[in-house]
Amino acid sequence: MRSADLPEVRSLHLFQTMKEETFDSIVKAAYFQTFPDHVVLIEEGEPADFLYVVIEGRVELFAHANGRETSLAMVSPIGTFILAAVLKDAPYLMSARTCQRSRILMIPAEDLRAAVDQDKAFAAAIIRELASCYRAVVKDHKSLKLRTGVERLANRLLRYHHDQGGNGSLSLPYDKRTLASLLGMTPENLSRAFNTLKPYGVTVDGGTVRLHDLVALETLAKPNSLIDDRRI
Amino acid sequence: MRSADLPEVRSLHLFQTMKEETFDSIVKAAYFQTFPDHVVLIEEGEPADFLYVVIEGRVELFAHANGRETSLAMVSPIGTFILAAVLKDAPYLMSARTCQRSRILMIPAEDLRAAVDQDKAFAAAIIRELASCYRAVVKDHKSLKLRTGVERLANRLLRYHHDQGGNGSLSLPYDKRTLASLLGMTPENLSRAFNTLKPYGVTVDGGTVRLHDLVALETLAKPNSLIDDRRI
DNA sequence: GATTTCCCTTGATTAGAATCAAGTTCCGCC
DNA sequence: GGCGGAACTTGATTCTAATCAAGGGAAATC
Repeated sequence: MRSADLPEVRSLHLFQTMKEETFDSIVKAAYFQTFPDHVVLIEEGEPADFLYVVIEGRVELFAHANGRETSLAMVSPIGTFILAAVLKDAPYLMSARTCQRSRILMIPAEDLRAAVDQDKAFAAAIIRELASCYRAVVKDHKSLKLRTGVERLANRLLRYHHDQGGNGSLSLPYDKRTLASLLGMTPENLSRAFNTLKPYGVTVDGGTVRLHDLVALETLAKPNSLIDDRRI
Repeated sequence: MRSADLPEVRSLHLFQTMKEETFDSIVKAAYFQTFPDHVVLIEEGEPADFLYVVIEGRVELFAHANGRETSLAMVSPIGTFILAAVLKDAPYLMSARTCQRSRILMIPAEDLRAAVDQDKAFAAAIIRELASCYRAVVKDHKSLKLRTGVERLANRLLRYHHDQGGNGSLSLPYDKRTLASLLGMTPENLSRAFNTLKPYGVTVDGGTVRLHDLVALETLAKPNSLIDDRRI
């Protein structure tokens, strides 16, 4: 690893509280690598050799079954993926590919597990991270089971709007086909869902979405902090 | 807590490896309680006051949104629930109710977190448990996004069949309305899904299901260890 | 500048699932 | 034995979403 990257990595929540010594042991073992766009980093079913940390760029987690494919999550800086597989020494449940040129930190699974064993503060940080990941999936799962496609989209728009400052406008962070897959619908249906939201003050221009009537949209969406609030 | 229950609790994976001292501290603080059938133990949104451990009986985890309700999981002995909320000191994302008369161990959140801080072995056990919970939800989520209702049912039947010895017959562990909700469908559609599976050798008599043509059923179900295998 | 390609949209159709409405069966209960 | 209720099933209908097919538009390529 380049020494210039050290402070950056150290400042991640996951690595902030650990002992210097443990951090060193991980750093010595880890690889920094830059991948171009659209590179498959891992495939579901493979043994968990590395924990991945996205430093720059963006990674899509996806999965296959019965001849279908779906996006499960997007990982932005600074985020980790497949932590659970690494900790359990179990096969990955998801595949991952870059969707931009990305700088990735790869920590060998063995070294990560050793570090968890040796460093209480690191174990605590891992627990927090894992618990957050768990709750994020539960929220996604609730959303999919309890809401229609239009409702999922409406709430997602409200979330992006809030995250981006809440000034009536937002830009979609991913292309629409990816957003559709994340929301559990086809691109065609995402298009139609946007049309359905027109009467609720939603206008779309490319990746820019304007919310002209927040009250109406919220009445439709019925946002629920136990699904939509990423912080809790 | 009754001292007669101690060895039982101690033998749970979660509590097996921890120090005697830590175990004592948790035991002193915890409550053992027996609840009748159909009692709501927690409601989503409430602060996480206790970690719950099901010792006897059965508990259903469920959630509400947009006027709908869905079952998210069933917890059988010996299983915990809402561990993540307790660790994060965050509101519960799910509600829980007994679906049988149940004996439950309740560990105050504060004491649990203190124990995690003080005992490395316990922290390690918590990490394993959390990682397993995470992967279980990811599997459910993949199943819902990638399979039709009939496929989900077919795979669920194969799972129960395997778990119960694989001798061509299985008994449904829950009533059909609950099973339907777990699988993400209405009771009516579960009924129809069973009918759809008839040509694949599936016959139903009350809670007893017979699989007369495993090959045909598996061809339809396309079971996938990364979704259906609970052990990995 | 014309063409290709990809992404997105729209329309028509089909498939999957929910809802509404009865019926049936099976239990517990009187 | 008869009654009431709950769980489940079936049928008809509606709704939601996927699929199939085609077209439009913007950016990249030649």
